[in-house]
Amino acid sequence: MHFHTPLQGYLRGHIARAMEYDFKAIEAKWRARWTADATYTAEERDDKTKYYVLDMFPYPSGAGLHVGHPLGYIASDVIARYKRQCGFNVLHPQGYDSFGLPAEQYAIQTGQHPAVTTERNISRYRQQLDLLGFSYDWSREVRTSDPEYYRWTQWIFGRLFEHGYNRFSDKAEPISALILHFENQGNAGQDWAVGEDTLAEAGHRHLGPDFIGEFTAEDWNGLDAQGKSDVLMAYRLAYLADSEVNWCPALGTVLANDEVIGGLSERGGHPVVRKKMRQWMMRITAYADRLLESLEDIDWSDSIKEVQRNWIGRSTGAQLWFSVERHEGQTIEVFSTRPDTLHGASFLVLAPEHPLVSEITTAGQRDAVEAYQTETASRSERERMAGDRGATGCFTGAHAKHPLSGKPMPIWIADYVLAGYGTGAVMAVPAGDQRDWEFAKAFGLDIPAIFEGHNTDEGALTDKDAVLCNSGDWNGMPCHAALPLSIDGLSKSGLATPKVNHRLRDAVFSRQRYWGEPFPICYVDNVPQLIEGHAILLPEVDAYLPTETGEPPLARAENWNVNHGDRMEYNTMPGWAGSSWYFLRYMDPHNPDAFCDRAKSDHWGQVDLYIGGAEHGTGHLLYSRFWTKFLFDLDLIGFEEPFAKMVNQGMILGRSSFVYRQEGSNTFVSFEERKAHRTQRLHVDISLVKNDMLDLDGFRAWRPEFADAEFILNENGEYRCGSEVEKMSKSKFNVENPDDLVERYGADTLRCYEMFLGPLEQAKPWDTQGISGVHGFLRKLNRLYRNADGETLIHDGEPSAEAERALHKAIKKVTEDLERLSWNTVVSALMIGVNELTEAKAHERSVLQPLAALVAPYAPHIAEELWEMCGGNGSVVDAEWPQWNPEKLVESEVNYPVQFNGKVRFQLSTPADASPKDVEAAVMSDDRTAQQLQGRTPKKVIVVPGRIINIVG
RNA sequence: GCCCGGAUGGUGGAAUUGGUAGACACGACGGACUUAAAAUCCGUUGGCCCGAACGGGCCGUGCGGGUUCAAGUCCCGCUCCGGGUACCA
Repeated sequence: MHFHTPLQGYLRGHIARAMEYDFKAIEAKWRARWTADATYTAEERDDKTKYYVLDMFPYPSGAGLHVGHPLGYIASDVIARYKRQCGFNVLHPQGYDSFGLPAEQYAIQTGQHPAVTTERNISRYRQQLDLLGFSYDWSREVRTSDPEYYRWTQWIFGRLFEHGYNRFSDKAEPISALILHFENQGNAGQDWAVGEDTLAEAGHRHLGPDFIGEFTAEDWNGLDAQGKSDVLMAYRLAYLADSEVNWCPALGTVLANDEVIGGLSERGGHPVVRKKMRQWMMRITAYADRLLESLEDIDWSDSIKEVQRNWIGRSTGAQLWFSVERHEGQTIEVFSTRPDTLHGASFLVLAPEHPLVSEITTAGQRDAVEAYQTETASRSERERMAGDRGATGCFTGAHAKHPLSGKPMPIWIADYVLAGYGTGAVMAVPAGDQRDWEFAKAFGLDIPAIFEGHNTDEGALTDKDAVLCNSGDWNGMPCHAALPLSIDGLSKSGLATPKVNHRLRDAVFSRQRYWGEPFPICYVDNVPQLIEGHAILLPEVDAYLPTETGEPPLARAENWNVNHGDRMEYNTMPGWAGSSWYFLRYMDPHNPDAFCDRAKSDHWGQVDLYIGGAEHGTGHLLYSRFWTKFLFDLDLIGFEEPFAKMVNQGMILGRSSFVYRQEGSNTFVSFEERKAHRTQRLHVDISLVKNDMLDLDGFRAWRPEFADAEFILNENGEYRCGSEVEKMSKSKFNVENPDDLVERYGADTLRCYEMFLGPLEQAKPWDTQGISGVHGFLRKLNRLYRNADGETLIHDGEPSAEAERALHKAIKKVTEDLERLSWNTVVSALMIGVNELTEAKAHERSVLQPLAALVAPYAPHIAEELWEMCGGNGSVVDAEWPQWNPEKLVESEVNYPVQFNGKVRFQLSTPADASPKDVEAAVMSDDRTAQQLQGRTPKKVIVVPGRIINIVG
């Protein structure tokens, strides 16, 4: 074929390029083949070691995927493919966390059933995911909103409802065992995790006002169904309790703390009040210590482990009692991590909500106290925390007696003491605690000195090496030594008891929403009954809003009373219910008889590698650990940590572009000229900008208000935009969508490029400028196998030593880097390999066939094509991972950099087999050494074999 | 405030156990091809200095010290940036 005209020349270039690396045809071909052959179906098998790689499953939002989403998926897919080629039996599933708020809000606005929009979003996600060539076994897909899935979420809830936590055996046990115990001995002689408040309330209601936490077998047997149910709620792992929530009457729902801003709802700006509501709760606190301890056994990042440790917030210390003067028998219970500083305690501070406050407040202080309480109640917990931190508080007029000195201690209330932590009361030691010190200063309270050499006017001393004084028996001791003695001594004299406290609180498990799992609960005579044996399907409702009377949306359902009790539970479960166990369902996704067959979970075991964002540190990752431990306790699975190793990918940031509008005009100034004018910076859609230069016509067409825009251009006659790296977001017009890039460069290029951007864990800017380099690499790879006309170059000759060395060097580097999960450096190792092989004109099958296997995890489509061209057996997906041969790597000479006093002066080439002695002799006899030394005698000659020579002196 | 990260060319980043800092890319600049442009290919590209050139020198991994034959890497003291987060008793 001959081309003569310019147009024909252009066409020739175009066609040649298309033939050269026709990624569209290649990718379409292999996508179809993989689907037809069910290439990625995983089965249990005993001849191979299993490897379970998992992504955090996505919530299918209406916006579709942007380039940030696939980052983690590509990384896990690379490992899944690598492990498969290494001979592992890989489980690599994907699914959807498909219950959630956005679909519900959309439903409220449009009336469309959330199931419909969810289904639509899922198919969009699936389309986008399929384009990227992931090796997911889609036959195992799970969706949390599928009744076949959520019936097992409901079933696990049922098990949590039916179990409590026995501290003697340190595991969950059936509540029926506890009932048996109650029938025989009441609640004495057992140590099950208990909600003290819930128990006290139930006791007072059913056993009389004198109830102090203990009941006999007789008491128990005398209780009616309601009474028994109420008492058991204090022990169940899933239980009903009154808990304080942010309630928004206008929206008819509970809001999370971060949905409340300044006492108003984030959406709509309606007033929010703090209100006690009956809610389903999860007794995760029973597992606090186990959740803390087994962090040691898992390979997660230090930062995320630290987040979990802080969240659990274990602190050890003692519980102390202070008797209240003029209130016979009334004591205030206090938790302190520093009972060694007891001698320095000069006043008590209670949370404003502390139940004793109204009782002990004196008549003279009552008005002031109540005013302070009202003020506190009107502020959300978040505001209390975010306040200006100036000390506020109010004296109750009452005094407590110091347990050692007997001195009176004024009792104050202040909002820096939280009702929900510890006992809601603290003993203030102003000399040893900065907040107490500030409080004492602000209100002129006593600051007893208890540390040697401490000036109490300058602030608190929190150093544990400080030496105590004015502290009786502990005088002269450093605090760290006095602390255990104080706990021991105070306990022996009955003034205190050792105590471990956790910051972790039980989790609220109810939502007043529609699009979530219904509870398998109905009420009979107000007693909750578990419904077993089948799914409780989400009923149809006429609107996705609360009822007129403020009941959750499910109360609108007609004829839904499937169990013929008085009524169903109208709350639904929170988003984290389904995501707490989904990794188990993948192992046995279609089982109609169990959440997951024990043999299957034994076979696949823990997730070996879990990849996802770090933003779930205290939510999903804590709850799924909790549920896994619970299921382990019930012997339903054989491991108690779900995710053996986890990597958290960093956020991908967008590169935004800006135009500069002259104030009050429709004239836009190029970046270089912007300072000469008064300008306003505006985001401009990045699709209108190429290499920072604005497409002027495109800009005018972008929005009507810019149709008659004028431009002040730079000296090249172009309009240069400004840029900034920030979070990827629709409103910043900097969203990059993977579909466009797949269209332009192909999935293999996108996969390689996302990995090439930098270390996976790191937040990094998305900048497509570099993508052409990666695309060029794949073209170059392709050119090793065939010429510009698409004809094969592969032959069966003997490869040169350089070619073999390049190949084996690449195999070694790629293998080692994949083993240490260094995804980005693998790409550059492959580039180097391809560059060197191109240089060496290597077209031998014995080089190119392993090369195809080597690139397959990153660029599976082109790898399949090239593997096929080489005549490889079957799919490259199962191509054995190439091994490097150290002999092929050996160079005949070693080049030593020669340093003089640490500065490199020249290179010395020596035979590879030279001993350090030979090398030293060679370097010392070198002319250049003599020249550097200028007659001096070196003090020392250091030869690091294979690395470097340093001559000192 | 506390906790966890991080800081390396114009840019993204590499340097795995202390052993040639800047791999691999992008961008930029110069050149080839082309009527031209695009594409492609080749070359240069941390800064400063000496030299006509071959070549050579000095400085350089946020800042200030230190350890070492040798420090981006280890130690001490800071600065700045990112993320998380508790008035947690």
